[in-house]
Amino acid sequence: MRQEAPEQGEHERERLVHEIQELNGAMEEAVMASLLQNLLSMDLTIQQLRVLMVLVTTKEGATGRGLSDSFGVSMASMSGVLDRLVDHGVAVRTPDPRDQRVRRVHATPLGASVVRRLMVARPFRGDILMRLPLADLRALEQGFRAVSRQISLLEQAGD
Amino acid sequence: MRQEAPEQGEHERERLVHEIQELNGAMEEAVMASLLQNLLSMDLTIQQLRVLMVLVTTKEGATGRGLSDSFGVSMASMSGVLDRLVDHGVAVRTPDPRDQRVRRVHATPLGASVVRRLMVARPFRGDILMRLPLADLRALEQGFRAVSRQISLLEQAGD
DNA sequence: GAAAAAGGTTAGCATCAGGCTAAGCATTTG
DNA sequence: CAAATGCTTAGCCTGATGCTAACCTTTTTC
Repeated sequence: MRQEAPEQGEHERERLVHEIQELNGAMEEAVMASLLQNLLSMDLTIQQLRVLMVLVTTKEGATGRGLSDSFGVSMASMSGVLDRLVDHGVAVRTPDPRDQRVRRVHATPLGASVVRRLMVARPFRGDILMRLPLADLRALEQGFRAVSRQISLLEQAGD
Repeated sequence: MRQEAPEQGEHERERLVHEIQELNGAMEEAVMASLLQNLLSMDLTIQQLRVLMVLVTTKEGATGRGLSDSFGVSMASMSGVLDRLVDHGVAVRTPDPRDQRVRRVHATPLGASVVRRLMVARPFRGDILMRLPLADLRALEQGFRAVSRQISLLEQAGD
């Protein structure tokens, strides 16, 4: 596995990608169980979850207008959905200082944690990582850095 | 936790775990966008999705009785949910050869892919991996193997 | 072999989420 | 000041889910 012709390298690349995805797939069952668990304990509808996800990622606070536009529903409908999110304690409405007609909608800490839990269905949890041999941790870090770097490259190129 | 000799190693371990989780977290935005996208295009209710996930993970085919028990609803209600899943083309009912009262319910390939897409909201996609330098791929593989190994160890111990 | 139990579906009913339009109230904008 | 904008409420409809009761078919039990 040292010095090899470029074709050789391509071969190894494909093999490695394949194996990484195999491993990733093998972890899926655990991931799925976790996701199911989270869905089971979550008392939100799909629509509420969608809106909540937008709230979580909108730092400045979303507006009813913006939400109803981006979901393609009337403001009246969105108002109802937001009512229910607020009732559930996962969102709050606050006044907009610059335009008093507008009410900014934010996810509460509870709302953020609900959404986060859905994605923490991944196996790279601290308790697992802490048990790994140092060498493996270093390797994992290198791999993550590379993936992360590649993603930002793609995003810059893509948009 | 803090000891003299291994302290150096423990320090690096904590730093590495921290950084890996930072990287993992930094990927979250992309992951979230993908998950939202999948939720948007998915035409299932939460309940249907929950049941479908169980179907996907139940290789031998689930029974109406079993499902209604584990979800805590009446068989009549579960029957309706299954009707809708079948209508959506994500599940099928087949006869049980050993007990003709029973109808085994399976996820269709479409159903399996719907569920899988929800979890493929992870950044380790082939197209991204294929762009990585070989050295990083090797490192990633080593890290994945280690995590995978650790998970099965924990599972054995846990059960 | 007949009675009881079990798996499943259907019918009928209730509730709730979410969609709409219309109307109404503030607040900006023109 | 009039028009436009943001939002909520009221009234209405549909679809998903939940229930019980009734019924059919197949196993089990006695």
